[in-house]
Amino acid sequence: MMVEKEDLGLSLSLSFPENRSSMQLNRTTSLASSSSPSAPFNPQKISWLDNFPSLGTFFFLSELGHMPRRCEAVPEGNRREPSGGGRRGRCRSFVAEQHTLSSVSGKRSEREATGDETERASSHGISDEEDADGSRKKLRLSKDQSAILEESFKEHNTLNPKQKLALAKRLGLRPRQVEVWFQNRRARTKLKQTEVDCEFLKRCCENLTEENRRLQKEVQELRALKLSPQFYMQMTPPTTLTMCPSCEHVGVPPSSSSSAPVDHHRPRPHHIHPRPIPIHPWAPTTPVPHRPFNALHPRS
DNA sequence: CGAGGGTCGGCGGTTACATCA
DNA sequence: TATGATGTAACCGCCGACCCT
Repeated sequence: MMVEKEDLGLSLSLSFPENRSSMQLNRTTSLASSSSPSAPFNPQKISWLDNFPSLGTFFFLSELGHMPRRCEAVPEGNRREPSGGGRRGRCRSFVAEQHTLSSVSGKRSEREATGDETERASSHGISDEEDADGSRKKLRLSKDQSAILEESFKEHNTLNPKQKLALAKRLGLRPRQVEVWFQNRRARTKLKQTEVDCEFLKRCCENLTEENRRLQKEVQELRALKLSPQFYMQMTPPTTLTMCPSCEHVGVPPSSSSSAPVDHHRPRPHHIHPRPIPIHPWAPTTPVPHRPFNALHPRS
């Protein structure tokens, strides 16, 4: 009686185009809109994290000196005891009693006032399933109920009180049940997205590692060639580099056959390139200052 | 106008139960 | 039939936003 994952809209796809600038994750829902209003994540601040909302939250919190709650260090004195779970609303544990009596929120008052008495009989004959000892059978939503909830979730992954009441009435559920279902559904979506993000970053890391390995090998080969003058004096350089005579910017032309100068100063039209100076990277007379690999690629 | 308290909704984390292999 | 794995309904505690006094 369980709804298929595809029906739940949890089938997040992951694609890895060669062109990284176009990498996009096909997200079922916009997590940015579902994130807590208390998390002031500014997507423009870390633009490349647009594709990773969950990671973006992580990095943003880290940047602010906050850690996500998952990583939060809880002081020993404040650490929550492993308390009883699902039925605590009905059989409150000692710890819950200790910590919640001082602040009876509206949420809790709603649960206690309407959750047990007035709403109990409204759906699926829950009261009929009460055991003699007070424990309650767990409700499983019907296929139709799940489908309607899914449809509603696709439209908006949060509900205002009016929508919640209407949906609960339509489904024959308690408003609290609809609210819980949406909370759990958002959590599932976020978890799924986090898994996708992690998988994506893992593959990115693998690709970069492979590329780094390839480049290191290329550097070794080039250095070996440089140590063999009988070779490089006869060889044509694979690429013709050009250097701007005024700023000494070195660039690679769009295509090796094109003789057009590299226009790396396009934003500054006043800058004139009278004549590009070709640079033969292996020519011994060209005084190319040696720079370590890390200096050329500071991020590697 | 700012401080303090109450309410509300969302989230992270957890538990318990139903279902399946 | 027993059992471990998995999915999920339901819960608690916390936090930030909002409102009122």
